Amino acid sequence: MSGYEPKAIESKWQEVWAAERTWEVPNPGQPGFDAEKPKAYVCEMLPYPSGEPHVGHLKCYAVGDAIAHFRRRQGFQVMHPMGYDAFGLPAENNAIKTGEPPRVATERSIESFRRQFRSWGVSIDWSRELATHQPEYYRWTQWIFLQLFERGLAYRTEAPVQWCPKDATVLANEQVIDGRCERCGTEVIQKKLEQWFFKITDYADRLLEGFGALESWPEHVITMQRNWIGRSEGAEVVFRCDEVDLDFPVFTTRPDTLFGATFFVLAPEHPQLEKLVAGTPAEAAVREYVDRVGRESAEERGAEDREKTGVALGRTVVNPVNGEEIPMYVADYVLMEYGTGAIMAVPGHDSRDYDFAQAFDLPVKRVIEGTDPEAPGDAAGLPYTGDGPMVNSGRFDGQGNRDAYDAIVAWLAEEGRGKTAVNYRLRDWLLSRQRYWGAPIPIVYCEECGAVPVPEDQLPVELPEIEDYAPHGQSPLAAATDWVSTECPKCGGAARRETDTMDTFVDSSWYYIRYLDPRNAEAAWDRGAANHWMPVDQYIGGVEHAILHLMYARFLVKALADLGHLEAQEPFASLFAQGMITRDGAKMSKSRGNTVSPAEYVERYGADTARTYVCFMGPPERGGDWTDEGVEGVNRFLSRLWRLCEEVAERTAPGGDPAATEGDARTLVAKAHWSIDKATHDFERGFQFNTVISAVMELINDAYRRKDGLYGDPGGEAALRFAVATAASLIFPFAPHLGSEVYERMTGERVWEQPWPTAEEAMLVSDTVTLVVQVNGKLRARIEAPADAPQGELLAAAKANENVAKFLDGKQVVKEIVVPGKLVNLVVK
RNA sequence: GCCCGGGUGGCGAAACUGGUAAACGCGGCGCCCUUAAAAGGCGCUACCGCAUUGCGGUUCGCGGGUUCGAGUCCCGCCCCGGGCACCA
Repeated sequence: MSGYEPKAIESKWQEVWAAERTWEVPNPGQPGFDAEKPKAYVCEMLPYPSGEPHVGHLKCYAVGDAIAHFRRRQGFQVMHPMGYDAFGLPAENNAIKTGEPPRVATERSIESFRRQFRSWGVSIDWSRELATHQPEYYRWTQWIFLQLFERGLAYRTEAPVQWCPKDATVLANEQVIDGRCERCGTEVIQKKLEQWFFKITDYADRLLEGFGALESWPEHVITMQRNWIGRSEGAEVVFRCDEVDLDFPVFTTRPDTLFGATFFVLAPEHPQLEKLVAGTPAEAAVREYVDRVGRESAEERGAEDREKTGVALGRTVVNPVNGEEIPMYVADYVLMEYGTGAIMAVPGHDSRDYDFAQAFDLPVKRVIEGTDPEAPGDAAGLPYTGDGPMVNSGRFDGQGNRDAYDAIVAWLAEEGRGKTAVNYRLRDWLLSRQRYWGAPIPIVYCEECGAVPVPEDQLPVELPEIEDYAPHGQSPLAAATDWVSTECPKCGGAARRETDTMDTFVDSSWYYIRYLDPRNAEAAWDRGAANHWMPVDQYIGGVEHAILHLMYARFLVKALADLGHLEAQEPFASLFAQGMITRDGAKMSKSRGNTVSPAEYVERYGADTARTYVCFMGPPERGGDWTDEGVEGVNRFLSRLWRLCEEVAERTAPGGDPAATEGDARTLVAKAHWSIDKATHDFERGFQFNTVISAVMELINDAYRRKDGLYGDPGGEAALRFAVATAASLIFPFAPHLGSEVYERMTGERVWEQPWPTAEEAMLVSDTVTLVVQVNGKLRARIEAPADAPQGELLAAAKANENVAKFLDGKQVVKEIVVPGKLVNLVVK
């Protein structure tokens, strides 16, 4: 008998799958397509190829592949492709440092990823492999851009943007974390630049409504997106400044507090500020304040517990509800990006306005009765943010503030001084990057015609080869002068190309559609293929993409559906967010030196061990700490399965009937059915892989304990073969190579061609059950009883138990509870 | 501050709709195999007490409640992780 040698087994089966193209799946209309089978599209978030795959990739694909295998054997036609998110900053920064073209480094990484993924035995349809940096791919990224451009969903405008001085590029709002660049951690500064945007804000409500159509997304991911979109309902109310003849609309969620407005604040970036103070005594102070704020970073400005600062403008506006003139201020606690960049300040019922009023000695007026004992307030209990009856509010006095809310908005609307309004925190998606390694934006600038889209038949606009990748405040592409100068597609005159490239999130927002028709040179995808396979039934990836990637993809699918290119309204019906694997309790990083190289473990223990381990370490949606002892434990289990297989293959003959067994053999067969039942349930109940695997471990343990008594008996041997084959069948989604090998040895069949096993109901019930006997809820004894014994009999048996009797002695039984098959509880006094 | 997760042995964890807390794995201890070691096989392993098998007590972050019975349901708190945050 030889030991478990994963290398030999794994390469054997990988060769079979490659030679037979086992995991390839045809599109509707292609040969081999089975219209009878339901489809299941299983997709992992495509990896960014940098260096080598890390454990996060291993876990993602171990989980995804288990699901793919499970669905296949449940009778689905499974689409399971993969590709590479190949554009992006790391390769470009490497190019700046070493001079090596990003394409070269990227393709080297892709090669390494491909090799390792193959060595993991993941059941990928490799015929559909793609990489986003290939012109055949980004041609269609550009096409999508043009589609959006034509419908006004892509536009260019000058806007204050977040600029990372180190990477010398703008960042999307979503890429700024705590005022710092998500990528390199440098403090972000504000700049005003002409930039390209996608109008994702047009889809804010659709993105919120779409949650209802999703099948299974983690609640917290939906919440994160909902918060990010940040929809709030309220009213727009116009405050007028007669002195300069200007209207100042504000957005408020509390129109019921309008009577309490005692001052008015503009953001430092407000466009009318100049007009308000030009030539007034306040001009110098205001200008100085605005300059100072402008020099501060987003982080400084947003700091917690920041003192309220501002400057009076020496102007007033009229409160439309009561005609009061209230003073105007400029202050940095008002943000230009949200609402209208101006607010009515109600210090009595808003803590920020209250702080400002305290700092500037402004009046605080109560308009709603009530106190909030929880909240810190002054002697009068202000600021108060709760509900209550209205006071000091003219004809609304006495009404509940919630009722007054609607009445005030209706009244203002009649007067033409306000209306209901909705505001979003979500900003449009800034997609241009002043970088080289991305898909060029297919636009040409002509003196005569302005921004002209590159005609479809001239796509792709290919990236030129350049020498210097370093950014100099503009895209490195600007230096490729031959490439930049072109002719206008409209008038034929001299024109220059857009030198910005697209955010790589654009590339990764639609790849899962391209997988469905990856070699199509005529279109981004075939409608029939897309409509058949979309949406992705199960998407798998890390939570770190909960907002950015997942929201962009949702937006793009909705936009493409509106443009008539897709039927699907959502890209991902179900989402599985895997937890992060740590080492020594800390996030893995090269600088910390605690990284785990999957290749090393695959080399030492085999892919089956590595894959099974990441699925066994805990519930996959939670994180877990990687330990070598844990890996060895799983390897020990797989070896045990292997050795048992060897022994059973040698000592038993195939062909017995496991159903016709009795005694110990039958107990083992029953255990196998129990494992099938447990594994299937836990698989379906949110992919509880750790307990699926533990069920197989229990089966193997049971087989080991019984095997020596079963050899030599035909029923016993049939039971052993059945148990080992069942274990192989159930472990196959996690350890596909060993599962295939063991299953073949036991049955002569290929496990992936077999349907997922089903447990026989009859084998799940036993004739006798262990009954728990409690006295006053405390466990006093366990008794064996026939499963079908009547309640009276169970009670009698319970009372007859010696230990139970001890606790009943001298007491009176006041209540008897019998849960058949479970317990007896006797309540005594 | 607001919104999500989560707190169970020495460790990772398990416990279906309230019904034997700790399955499975790691680690530890013991035994078998072996000249020996490794590998492997078999057992024990929540804590405390008395003790001979055994028996009793305590235990799911803390404090209350509902119930014959609560890790599970309800109320109030504490701690850890994540997201958002001067968003009007």
